[in-house]
Amino acid sequence: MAIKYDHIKVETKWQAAWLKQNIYKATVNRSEKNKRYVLDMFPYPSASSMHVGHLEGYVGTDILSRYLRMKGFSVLHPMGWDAFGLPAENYAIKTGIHPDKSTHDNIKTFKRQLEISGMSYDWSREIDTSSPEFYKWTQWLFILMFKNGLAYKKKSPVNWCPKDETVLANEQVIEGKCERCDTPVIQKDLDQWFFKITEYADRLVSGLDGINWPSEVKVQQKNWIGRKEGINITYDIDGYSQKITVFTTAPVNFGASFIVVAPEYAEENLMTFIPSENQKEVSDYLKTSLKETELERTSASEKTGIFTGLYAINHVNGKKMPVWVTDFVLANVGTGAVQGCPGHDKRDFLFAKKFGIDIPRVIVGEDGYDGPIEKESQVVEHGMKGKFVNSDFLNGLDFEDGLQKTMDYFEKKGWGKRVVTYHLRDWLISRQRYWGCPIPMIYCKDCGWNPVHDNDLPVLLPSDVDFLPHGQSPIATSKTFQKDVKCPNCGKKARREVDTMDTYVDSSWYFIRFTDPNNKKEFAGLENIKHWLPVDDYVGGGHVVQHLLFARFFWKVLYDQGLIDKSLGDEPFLKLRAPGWILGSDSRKMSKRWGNVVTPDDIIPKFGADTLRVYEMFMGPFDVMKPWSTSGVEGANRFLGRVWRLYQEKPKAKVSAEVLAKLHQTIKKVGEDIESYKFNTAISSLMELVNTIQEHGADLETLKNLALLLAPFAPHMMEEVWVEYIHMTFSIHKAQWPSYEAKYIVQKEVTVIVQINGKVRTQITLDGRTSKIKEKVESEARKDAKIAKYLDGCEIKNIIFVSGKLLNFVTK
RNA sequence: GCCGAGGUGGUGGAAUGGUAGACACACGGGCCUUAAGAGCCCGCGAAUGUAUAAUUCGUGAGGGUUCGAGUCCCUCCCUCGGCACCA
Repeated sequence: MAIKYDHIKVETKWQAAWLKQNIYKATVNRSEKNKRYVLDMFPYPSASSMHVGHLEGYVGTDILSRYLRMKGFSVLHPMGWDAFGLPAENYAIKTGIHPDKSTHDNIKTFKRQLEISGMSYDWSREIDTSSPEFYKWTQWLFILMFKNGLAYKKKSPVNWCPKDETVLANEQVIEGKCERCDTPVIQKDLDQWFFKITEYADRLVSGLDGINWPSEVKVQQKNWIGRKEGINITYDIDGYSQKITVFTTAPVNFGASFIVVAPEYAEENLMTFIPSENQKEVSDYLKTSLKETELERTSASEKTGIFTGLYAINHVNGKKMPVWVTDFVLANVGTGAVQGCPGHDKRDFLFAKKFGIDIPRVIVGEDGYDGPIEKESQVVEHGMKGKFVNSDFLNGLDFEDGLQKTMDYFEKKGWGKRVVTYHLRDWLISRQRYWGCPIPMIYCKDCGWNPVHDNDLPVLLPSDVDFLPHGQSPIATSKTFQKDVKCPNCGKKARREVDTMDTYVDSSWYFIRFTDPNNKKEFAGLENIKHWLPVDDYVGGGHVVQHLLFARFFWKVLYDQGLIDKSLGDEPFLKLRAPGWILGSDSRKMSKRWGNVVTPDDIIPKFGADTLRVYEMFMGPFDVMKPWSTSGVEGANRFLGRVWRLYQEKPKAKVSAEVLAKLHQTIKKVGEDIESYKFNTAISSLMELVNTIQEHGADLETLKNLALLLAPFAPHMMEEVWVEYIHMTFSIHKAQWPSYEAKYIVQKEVTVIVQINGKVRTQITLDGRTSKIKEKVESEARKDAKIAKYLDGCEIKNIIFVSGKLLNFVTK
């Protein structure tokens, strides 16, 4: 008599048993070389609970981890909390509830949701970035940066979000707006801490070549770093001793007819000697343009600018080039000054045309037209094909060759110097916010900034603060924080830094801490690092530039410091996969606003975690966007119901060759598919196997193997079947993954398709051996009435044979 | 504008250059049941055709390579994602 599957009872029973017996504990086995570190990007425990979209990646890595353990790998699969962050603090401002409390309430919810989903994390390694045990080492790493000249404090224009009242890293400004609250960012001159990530720019580019990451992520990182080779050219200013230096990647110098500089450049370098008749106009222009936000400046459709009254002398022809100020030149790109080559740059063309500046032609494009350049479409830009004209010693050279020759010539003459520039800026890590890791630095009037001594770490986050933002860190309002602070150098009264660190600092090294989470003496022990790292499989979405770039930077610093064994290489994440978003059933992004959010708590009580897991993986390819479907969940549930019923009947004594072949094909396919994150096709092949077994019946051995194959996907039901129905010892998740045998896969009977001129006309069934012999297959095919009819009266030109698969008659 | 990923039934999707649409969902029909539910069986790209047999068309559009193209090459269109007055 079949017993109905009670998913609530079964799932809670086994979850408790797994936890009690600690079966997912990652154990270091130093003799074993076959370790795998399978990591999810740890979540920020937000107030709105986890939904099925977040779970997608976690289910994928869980299946992979379970599979690898069964394959005999020693697997590290941990989970933790990116617990510091702005939302908890904003919530505190609104409600008065301390971020520590709300964050830890949220963590409880997240953890419960992961547990009821049947995740096989090693919870003994749980990490919380807001705990002093963790952030002590975040501070220690900051000091390491400082001691190695990689952390510095500097007054400079920085991105300021007026709503969150804090500075932001460049990486946190999206289209001129704050990544969190969409408020347009303004520039402020502030004294802030930076990490010198630019020092690693080249290695952050080159390291990408050797790692297995989605190409779009690599491309985006490369674009963000924005490495550009060009030349800095220094010009004399007519009538003055001062000079002006421009950066260009395409020195089309015979075609240069003006210079444009950023407002910031003009303010800093030119204002003092601009002719008096131009002074007022220029300073008016600077006033308006410097006040604008980056967003306002970049979204202006018309080019604006003002002539400074100054001229630079073009080295190659002695011509006077007017110097203009314009807000389309960005102060932090290159030198903040650009030479205008309007014939060969569309933006320069629009500017020259508007202000009536010369537009000389020095390149002829592929169309051969060499007349005056009057329309934007006639501009031949760098990157297009073309040859130099009107350029003295460059005439006749190809575009690119001519540029190189120009640069050689300029360097020889001492007029310019080749340089490499980057879009990447140093990482601004100061935040004028409370809920983050305090920066462990002390300022002394005499000794300047000094790090807190190691044995005084951690610098604890004070709790007596006023959360309301006042344009400085809330920590400044603490009465205790500055009490008895002395200079670590001279011992005189001093004061602590009151800013906290960007939370991306925490997530830049948490994956290292997982290898040795309870170490009280080191951020992580060398041996543990060496055993587990680098991360073999890293799964998570978003953070394509920020987190992944910062974490790579940290790793490289630690690698250079010898804190990471050289044998591990200088990239931390060998393989990266990003799960696709799950959309609501209305095909919109899951959001409270649309009321289309589905959480594990909506699905698990009704269908069980196994159904949720199988459905999420079956929906479609792991890395593409896909909409949620409630009827799809029911389908997954039906499938597991069919599986369950297979174990309610007495197994057959013998298994048919057909089922055996299917089983071994499935063993092969499921293993390969899991390794390559093709969970959807792994499940469909398991469905095929179940359909075959349902039709033909199976013996106990086959049913055992089916349970093993399904165990990573539906861990609870398969444990129940394993222990209670086929009476194997606990736990199936410690059992060995089945191996397939080629001899069973070879089928006795093979279907060969017969084509005439590439069109399938019939198929013939032959035994395995005959199907591999061309002559035999051909004679069999000719016997077929239909084929004979087609071939009647035709001249056969050729016969194509694919062994065991296909025969194609090519006729005239 | 540049870069990247895509475009296959009513839907999600599957296909080392070799039977396009596996596996599911939805839908239609049937069995079982007092009934409902669950379960089981059958059908399901389009067209012609006799519910059969068979044939033709069909993977965004158009060309090409090949005995054979969803898959490779060229041109174009569309969708999504990222970047963008970057010199």
